[in-house]
Amino acid sequence: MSNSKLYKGSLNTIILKLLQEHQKMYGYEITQKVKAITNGELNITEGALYPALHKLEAEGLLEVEVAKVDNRLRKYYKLTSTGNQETVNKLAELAEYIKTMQVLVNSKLA
Amino acid sequence: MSNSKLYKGSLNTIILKLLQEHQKMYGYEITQKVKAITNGELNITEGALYPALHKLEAEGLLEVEVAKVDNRLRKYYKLTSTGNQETVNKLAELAEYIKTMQVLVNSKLA
DNA sequence: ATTTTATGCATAAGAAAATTATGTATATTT
DNA sequence: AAATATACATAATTTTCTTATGCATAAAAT
Repeated sequence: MSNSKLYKGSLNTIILKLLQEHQKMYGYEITQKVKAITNGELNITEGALYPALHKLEAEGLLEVEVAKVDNRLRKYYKLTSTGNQETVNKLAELAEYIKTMQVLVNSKLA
Repeated sequence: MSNSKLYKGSLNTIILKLLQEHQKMYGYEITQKVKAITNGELNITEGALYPALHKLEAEGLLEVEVAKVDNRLRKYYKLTSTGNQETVNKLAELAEYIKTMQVLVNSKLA
């Protein structure tokens, strides 16, 4: 059950970044990809993921395309052009936040 | 009003780390210290800070000592031994989380 | 001299963003 | 036949903030 808690606010950035690299992905695929990349350390729960995807879509950052594979439903999401721009912003924000936290947490200068 | 939003979950770690380095601090001092270290980028709001301090105290991670300076109240907080251990844990967690996020966000390996 | 800003605490209401717990359905593996 | 994996979804709850107040004293500014 090694699930290092998600710092609230970072999920959207994760989703956007993955879509930036993979063009289109569906929800379940995102959970599996995150698990794989982080060696099982980070597990995106469905209760967090699906509402987040719906919200990003409602905001116009993602667009959806439904497909049926093996008689099962899949909803592929991809970035809109607005979503692409917002991804750049979010990544910059995260990078800055990480830098800030590292200063706070590493320095004896504090 | 340049307050890059706090990623939820990181405030406790910030508090604990500052107390690890300064032995004892009072609330207002913490807000000023964070502002100074981050060049004004991160502003801890009182509505977040005071409840967080109270909770950490209730959990036994901090202990409080009241003082009166210039006729004004100050509540100095310091780490308990439990709090000291928890600080180590929280810092390790944060470092790990930052590493994970960097992998997710930087890599083309994804 | 009075108003504003800084210092110092606190709490309540509301919002955001998770977790946890369900629910449905099909496909594959044991 | 039962359990696990795939694939979606939502509701209830919890955590953790922001925003808005409130009180009080000291220092600085108009």
